[in-house]
Amino acid sequence: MNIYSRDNDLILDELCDFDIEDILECGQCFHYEKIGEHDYLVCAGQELLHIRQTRYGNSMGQAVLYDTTEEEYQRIWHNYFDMGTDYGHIKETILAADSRLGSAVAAKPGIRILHQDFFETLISFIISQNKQIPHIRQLIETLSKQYGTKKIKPDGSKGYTFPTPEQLYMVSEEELRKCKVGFRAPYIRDAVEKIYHGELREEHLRKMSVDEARAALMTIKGVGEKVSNCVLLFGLGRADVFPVDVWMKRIMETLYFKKDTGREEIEKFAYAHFGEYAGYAQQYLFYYGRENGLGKS
DNA sequence: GACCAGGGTAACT
DNA sequence: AGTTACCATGGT
Repeated sequence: MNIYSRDNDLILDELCDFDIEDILECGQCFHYEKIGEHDYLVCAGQELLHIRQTRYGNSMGQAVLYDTTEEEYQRIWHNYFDMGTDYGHIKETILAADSRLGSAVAAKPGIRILHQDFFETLISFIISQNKQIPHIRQLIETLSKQYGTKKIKPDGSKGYTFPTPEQLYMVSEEELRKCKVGFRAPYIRDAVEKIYHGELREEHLRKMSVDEARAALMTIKGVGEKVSNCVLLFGLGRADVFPVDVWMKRIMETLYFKKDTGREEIEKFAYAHFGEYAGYAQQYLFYYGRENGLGKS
């Protein structure tokens, strides 16, 4: 990859394993907006990014990060887009472990696991329970518009950042219910209070083992195995975690087990085969399975 | 109107 | 340890 500035924009050229559409729409992220054929507005924590990716030939082409300095890229987006990770090596490894991933990886070779903001990820996946992705996105947008911070970029694109713990702490359970989060309102309150009062700290969670961190997250009301696994994978950089939801269960049953299979057995299989790259394998499989309606009669 | 959605809890056996 | 009703809300 080549990085260089042009006017106020930053260009990432000769991209490898990078497709902004697949990255954003593969189900890991809920806070973005498609604003053009090749353009996306990404809200990540307290940052906003207008990014445009254009392909040439059969390569992944280049991305323009509008109104972005190289310093900002190195400080924020390099980590956010997981640019320090060698996806070629990951693909090789998980494909060698099990070739049935072949079509999933081939279908969406440009997926990356984002390093998303911890707090936003936690609240987002609490909201995700028993909801469809478009509706999750709608609720995240509502909360951001109501309680987040409005940001306007030099090129005129605007968006609302997800509220910080301090901003959400001021919001009562009743107000949350007015945002249509339903029975999740007390769950969100409990999460916000534990974060706000320092009962759970991101730095601590990052230092713990995965099992310790999961147990800590599950002390929050409304946070169980699946939500905490998503927070670990998408918000705490634990790439070896393999969240199993209703989709992954169906997908794994279709591709691997050919029969009704419990979550524990599915996880055991994933950790044995994909090891430290289980989270990546999960995301290729999830997106592939969902796009193809795998396991749905 | 029944059923399901990137689930979790509480109250049962 | 394993089932089951229920939780708000929106879509099919």
